[in-house]
Amino acid sequence: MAESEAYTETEEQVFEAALEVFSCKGKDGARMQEIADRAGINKAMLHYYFRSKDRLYEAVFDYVFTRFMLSLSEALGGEASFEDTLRTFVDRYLTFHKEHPAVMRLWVQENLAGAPVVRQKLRAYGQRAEEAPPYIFIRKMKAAIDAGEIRAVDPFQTFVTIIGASVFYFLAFPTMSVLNPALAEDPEAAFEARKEHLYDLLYHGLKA
Amino acid sequence: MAESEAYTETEEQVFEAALEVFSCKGKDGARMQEIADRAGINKAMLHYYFRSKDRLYEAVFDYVFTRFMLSLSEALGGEASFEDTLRTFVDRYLTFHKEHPAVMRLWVQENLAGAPVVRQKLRAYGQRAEEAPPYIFIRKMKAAIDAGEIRAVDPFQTFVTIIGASVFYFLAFPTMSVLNPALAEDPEAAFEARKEHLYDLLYHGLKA
DNA sequence: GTCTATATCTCGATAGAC
DNA sequence: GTCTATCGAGATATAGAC
Repeated sequence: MAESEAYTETEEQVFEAALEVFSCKGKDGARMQEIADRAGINKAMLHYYFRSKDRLYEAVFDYVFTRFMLSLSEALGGEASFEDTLRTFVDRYLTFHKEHPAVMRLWVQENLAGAPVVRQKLRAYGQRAEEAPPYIFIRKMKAAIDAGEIRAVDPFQTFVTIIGASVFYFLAFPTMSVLNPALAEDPEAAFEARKEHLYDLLYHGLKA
Repeated sequence: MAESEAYTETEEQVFEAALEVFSCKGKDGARMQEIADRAGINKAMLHYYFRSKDRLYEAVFDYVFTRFMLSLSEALGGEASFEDTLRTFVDRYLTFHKEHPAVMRLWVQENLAGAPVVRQKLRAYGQRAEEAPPYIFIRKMKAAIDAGEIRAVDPFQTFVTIIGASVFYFLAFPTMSVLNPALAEDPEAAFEARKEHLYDLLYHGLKA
């Protein structure tokens, strides 16, 4: 797994299957049999490749974590004004979760269990922390405050709010679509409305 | 269970124990033995009272759902200006989750599984929906928009944002406290800062 | 109602043939 | 590497004495 950068086709199939099952049912609720079935391989082979459920779970986390961080970094890459940075970030962040809903679910499962794996991975990020997306955002926002572009609002709190208001939309969908059936009737329109709302509220909430 | 409005002392002990275990480990991860131990009763008695794990889970949901709705209703009860309503709501909502962290976790577990129980309960609320907290908030916000007190921002989206930015703070705590160790060093101060930030951002984001 | 002992079953993991 | 068959741990649920 660690030797080559890329994954084999079978590994990818297993990861996608495992991600889906782990993220919906949790580590305890997930069944190795179901993962094997979805990946189209034998249950014994699953153990042959990954030894145990715990190791498979961690391998799935590695598989997901890198892609997620990379996607965030890209969304924060440019040298635009803070207004543009904010719009791009909200757009890209929401879009990522729309396209990869299992990633958010897996992360939530982790946090409900105290996030042992996430905490370990983040700490391992350690030295390169400065390049991690949260710090990039916070640094850019601080600069915008110093430049008088926006009000002096706490950048970390703002980061939490953006991530939270985004993630929550997908997490709460099953509940919210009962309160507001329009969400389920036209998810695409609802998604666009969500993006627009979030940017609008943040823009007016932060502007000087 | 359904006959009398109140619960016996033993039932309450079981519910509190079950809530803690279900909310942390999920329905599948939860162990009847652990719930029994925490409640200080025999495992066989747990089955004697509630027949099965599924029934216990649903009973816990009833136990929590009512209190939560009631607390929200109270937080939205007064006839104050929208500015005051907003401040009170943010304050009370965040405080509720700080004092009852398991409620949020249980609700999150539900949503990861597609929220079958929540959806059923909400639909059962049906006729009385007008009195349900989300609709109260939305109605008050609409009135404030019509009165020119605040900008014309979508009330449902705003509701989702407030709930999301609040719930997420507690949900993401294990992850966020690695990124910002201050959270864990002084949780009380961090909580107050969160409340202040959220109200401030919403106030400026909504004001006319 | 309460407890011990146990039936029954499910699942992770492995042995062993091919 | 791949499969079938199975072991053994541990869980829900219940039977039956008190």
